[in-house]
This record gives sequence, C-alpha cells and structure tokens, in this order.
Amino acid sequence: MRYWLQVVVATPAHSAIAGPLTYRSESPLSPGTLVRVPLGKREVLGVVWEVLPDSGELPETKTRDIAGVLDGLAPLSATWRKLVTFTAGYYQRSLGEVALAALPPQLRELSALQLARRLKRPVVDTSSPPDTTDLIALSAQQDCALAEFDAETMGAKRPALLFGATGSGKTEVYLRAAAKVLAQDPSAQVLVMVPEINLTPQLQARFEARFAHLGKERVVALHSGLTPAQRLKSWLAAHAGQARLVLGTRMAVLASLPNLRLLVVDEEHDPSYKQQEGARYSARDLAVYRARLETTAGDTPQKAEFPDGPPLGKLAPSGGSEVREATSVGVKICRVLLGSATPSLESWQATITGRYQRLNMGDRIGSTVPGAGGLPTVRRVDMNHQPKQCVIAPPLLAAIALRVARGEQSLIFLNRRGYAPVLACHDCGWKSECPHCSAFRVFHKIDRTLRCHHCGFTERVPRACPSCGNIDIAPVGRGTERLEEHLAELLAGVQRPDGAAVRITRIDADTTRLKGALESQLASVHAGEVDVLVGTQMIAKGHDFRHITLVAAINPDGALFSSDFRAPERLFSLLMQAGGRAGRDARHSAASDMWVQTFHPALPLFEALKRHDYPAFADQQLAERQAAGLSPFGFSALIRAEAKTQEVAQGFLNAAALAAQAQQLTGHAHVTPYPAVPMTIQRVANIERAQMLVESPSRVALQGFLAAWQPLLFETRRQAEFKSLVRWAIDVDPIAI
DNA sequence: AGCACGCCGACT
DNA sequence: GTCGGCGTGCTC
Repeated sequence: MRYWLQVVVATPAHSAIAGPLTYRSESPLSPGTLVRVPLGKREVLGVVWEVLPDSGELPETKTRDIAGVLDGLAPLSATWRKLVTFTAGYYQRSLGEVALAALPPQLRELSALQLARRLKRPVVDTSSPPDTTDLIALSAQQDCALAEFDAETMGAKRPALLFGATGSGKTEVYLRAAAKVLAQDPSAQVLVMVPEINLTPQLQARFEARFAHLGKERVVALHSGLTPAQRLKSWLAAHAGQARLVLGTRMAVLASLPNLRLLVVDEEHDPSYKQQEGARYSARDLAVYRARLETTAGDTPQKAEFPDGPPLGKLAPSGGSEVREATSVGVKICRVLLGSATPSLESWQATITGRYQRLNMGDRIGSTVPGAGGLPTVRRVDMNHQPKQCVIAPPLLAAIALRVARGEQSLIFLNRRGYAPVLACHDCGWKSECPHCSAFRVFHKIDRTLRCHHCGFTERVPRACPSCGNIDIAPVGRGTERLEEHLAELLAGVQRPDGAAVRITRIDADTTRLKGALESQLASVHAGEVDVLVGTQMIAKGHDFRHITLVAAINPDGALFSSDFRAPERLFSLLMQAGGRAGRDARHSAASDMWVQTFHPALPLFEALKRHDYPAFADQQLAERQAAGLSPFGFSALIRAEAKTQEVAQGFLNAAALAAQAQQLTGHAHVTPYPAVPMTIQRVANIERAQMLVESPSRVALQGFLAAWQPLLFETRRQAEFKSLVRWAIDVDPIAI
C-alpha cells in the first residue's frame, strides 16, 4: 500500500517552495508525525501535515519516499499545527519555516538511535502533596486579583491583564494561578514567558522551589541561552507532557505542550516579545491566540481571534459559563494572564473595551501613598536652567554625593554605551563615520577603538585626523564609559561613611560580554561593594536592587521626538521600570528618589511619570493614536528591502506597490501603501536598506492585501532590473517604524 | 537555507 | 595546468 504525505520542511519564505512537499510512504502516518525526508542531495527533518486520500493516481510532481520516521515521538497535536498554520499565514512566512523553527535544532541532527536512547529514560513519579506551610499570606490586592481571575465568567474566559507596579507582587500571583491549575488537573501544563534570558535563572529557582512537590524535572526552561542538548531535553519533556511548567522566552510560545492550561506573559509590554528576524511574530499576541485555540468545549474548539476581534461575550454559548468549568467532561479551558506595570497600549485598550479582563494591583507591597512608601519621588530637572554643557545637573550631583556619604547606592542610566558616540576633528569637521554603514562609529576609550555598533567594524583610534592630519580630534557626546569617568572626577572628594573613597562601577553590553560577567557584577552590587552604578537600560529590567535609593536618567530626551510613534511608550515604560529599581527595601523606600534630566519637563509624559500614573499616560497616548489611526486603532505592516543600491531597494518596493494597485488590491480594501523610504540606518555593512509602510484601519483587510501581494512581490523580484536585490521581508505589526 | 553547477584568477 | 571565488538555480 502506498500513501502520499504532505510534508512541511524548513524552506525560507523567499525560496520557490511555499507549501508542503509530497512524499511517498509505506504506512499512513498521522498528521503531526516527525519524519526525515530527502530534499535535493540532503536529508532534512519534516512534519507530516496531511495524508492525501489514495486516489490511485500519482501527484503531478515527481515524488520520493520518506527516509525515516522519528518513532517514539508522539505526533504534534492538531492544535499545535493550527497554531503554526496561523502564525505562518498571519506573519506571511512559509509553513515549514515556522514549524521547523519551533522545534529544537538538535532534533534535526539526532540519529534514530540517539533519539531512542533519549526517550528511553523512564519517567518516575516522585510527586508528593504540596507543602503550603511556608507560604506567606497574600496581600489584599493579590488576593483580590486572584479571586477576580478565578471568578471570570465571560465567554470562554477572557484574557486577563494583571496591572501592578514593580514590587507589587505580580510573580506571586503567577505562582498561585499556576499552582491552582496544576493542582486541579494532574496532567495540566503551564507556560510562563519572560522577556529576557537574564531573568530566567532567578525566576526558575523560585518556580522550582515552589513546585518541588511535583517531582523531579517537572519545571523546565526553554530559551536560546540553553545548550542544544538542554533545549532538546526541555522540549522533549514538554512535548511528552512530563514537564508541568515551562519557563521560557518568546520561542516557548510555539513549544509543543499537549495539555496547556495556562499561559503567563510577564512584562507583556516588552518589545523583545516581538521576534526580529525570520518569522517576525509577537509571542504575546500568539499567547493570546493560543489560549483560545487550546480552549475547547467538548470537541469544538473556540473560534480564535487574533489578538482582538468581536467582544468575546458574543462568542459565548447561550446559557452562560457553568457548562465551561474545567471539571466538566470534554471541556478544556486554557487561560492567558498578561502582566505589566506599564502595559502595551494595545493590551490596555483591550481592557477598556472589555475584551480583556483587567486585574488592578496598583501598589507596592507595604505602601499605598507614592513617595511615602514604596514608590520613589520623581524629581524633574529642567536642563534649560542648568549650566551650559553640563552633563549632571548640580542638584543631582549633590544628591548622589549625599547618598554616597550616607552609604546608600545610586543607579545612573544613560542609554548609550561606549565613551562617546562620535569622534570629531575640530579643524576640518571630519567625523568617525563607518565606511560600511551610514552611522558613526563609537569611540571606546578602554581599548582605544572606533567601533560600529551596526556592522561590528572596529579600528584603532587614529592618532591624528585621517582627513587633515590635525592632532586635535576629540570625542563628542557621551556614553556610559565617559559618564563613569566623569562621575569619578566629580565625586573624587566624596567619602563613604567609613571614610573610604567612592566606588563606581559600570554595567552595559561591553562589561558583560563574558559569560557569567553580568551575574558577578550584579552580585557585587547586591553585596554593597558599589556606591554608584552606571549603566544602560539592561539594568533597568527585572533586577532587584534592594539598597538603591536614587535612580537618575541622564538624557532620556532622545526618544521624545522620534519618528517612531511607540517611542514615548517605550520611554515611559523604561523610566517607570528604572524608578522601580529604587527603594524596594522598606527601610529605604521613604527616602528614595527618581531623577529625570530633561529639556521638556512640562510634557504630559513627565507629568504622568511624576505621579506614577500609567492610566493618565495611556489615556493621553491612546487619544493621540486614535486621532492618527495608529495601533491599536489601525494596523500596519512594513516591507523591507535590501540591495546594493538604494535605487534598487526603493525601486523594487515601489514597483511591487504599483503592481498591487494595478490589480486593485488596495482600492476596495482601504489599504494604503506609502512610498518607499530609506531606513533610519540607511546602509549597514554596505547593503542599502529601504522600507515601505502599509496601513489599514482593518486587520482583516491588511491581511487580505498582504496575502494577495506576496505573489506580486515574487514576480517583481524576478524582473531583470531588480536582480541585485539581496532580500525582502514583510514585518506584520512592526513594533518600530 | 543548503548544495549543486558553472565559468575566470593565483598557486602546489 | 588545478583550487576556489561566489553568481544562479533547484529541491517533492
């Protein structure tokens, strides 16, 4: 007996192969089975997508036999395949690319024997009843948030947004919600996502400790920081249902989790949930979609909407919610819990319209009044009234000196690494441009190099101006390296309480390049071996510095007048998060300050920041976005093109848009393609880059347009004049424009 | 993406 | 005379 299988393999979107390939098999493998298939001269991993009915006749193309089956592995579920199909369609990539990218890379290389050996390890149940004796009591607001989350009855239970300040105890809410789900169903699985790998070790320890009663290896991590072997192990444990709780980064949203019952997205506003290469999916949006997909009433899956849609109430079956309890036979509920102190405006808007349930948890534990308890006092420094060219305003410097003298720690932010962003000649006007990119190379004093942060091109700093020979070349502007040096000079006379000199340290991508460097530097801060910590935004996230009583943002204005409409949102979130670093220790909190140096202190953004008032900030931003038809009130996609010349890159995009207009793809659907423009960094590593924005008030219309446009883009690509085009890609729902 | 095949410069 | 540069084309 012969069967024809439709198999998806890792084919990039720009290759000619878009859909599944047809192979022959002796046995009728079920969809979702992992197979090895010949492709050209090599053998690749594939996933059986469907089995063609045996019509007796050969498919029109030639077919080859599959090379092998990864038996011992359960087929990937129909739900997983639906998730992959949706992701590929929505983000305009091939099925195979998304499907294979979701599997651990090691699975491709493993021989049948190696795989069998890995799967042979017996699963021993070492679980015991949970021990709740050590659990501390929840705060009233944590209790309330959990109760509301559990009491949700709307439709298939809406996605929930846990809105709570840094330090308000969101993690404990995740832990309790997860514990409840895991206890209710002995096979239930929970996925907890965090934005950065850096944050997983401490969180993993906390989750492992809490769920130790489930037995060994029931909590696993899934992120790109793992070795290939560890990643495979975690993935297999999740796929087999053996792992009960998976803690991971954005990649984990596509993991195989056969009995997923709860998805948690911590810091849901974080831009790193958006994949920035390959299939550019938003793990947060997919989490919302996946929760709907995993929710079934009997055998009927919920109609999934992405990530918005009609109010869910309309989709609920008449009769209400009691039939949907998790204990009912055949009914499986999967919920999603997003959490943030500064939610994305998309999620916030969803709680206003009622599509999402909002769980308010405003205050820090042990405090209710800003400034008098947990939240730091925000002090704006109007830089218009400070000495010219001053980097750190005198009152801020005095405040830092005071903290040092009191033996307290300060945290100084500057979102620019290196010594100076530019090196310039005062005589002829030469600047340290990168020869390969349209960007300046950054001066790094420590090894006397000029480094391009875009292509990596590095040279030693020239002795004299390369253009006119003048010796007088000087750094312009300021990075963390120079700020650290500058602070050391300014604070040279300041003594610690024990009479010792001030100790300044810097944490940024340059000081943490080596493995373990970040951990050891953080440890020295925690141990109190540092008085002043200088760093980039990497220290604003997650790390819990208990003894810091002063946080300062040196120059946050850059983001204010950016062409990117999301820049204010990111700045507000960053400053709120930075402020959240201060005074988490109750002993200090009453006296902790957040300083912001700005030339525009009266902007609503800073007014809202001063009051720690995210809702006010969101109201104002949402009003602006609604007026401009921007997300979440409008939808967009970016088409990026790379070529040897800017003319070809732009020409390709404009020609493709013209072709779309000629075919009336835009007319009826209210989709607007804008003219192609050079990207902000126009040239990187000698490749010219251009982009085209496409907007629509309707997500469905935009989707329809993009799908219909794809073939035209391929067609345009084939024209002789665009031969030198390097590549092009679509970014749906881009987070930066 | 891989991995071929396919035509032009500096080496054992 | 070959090794190898990466341009173009194909993979069920």
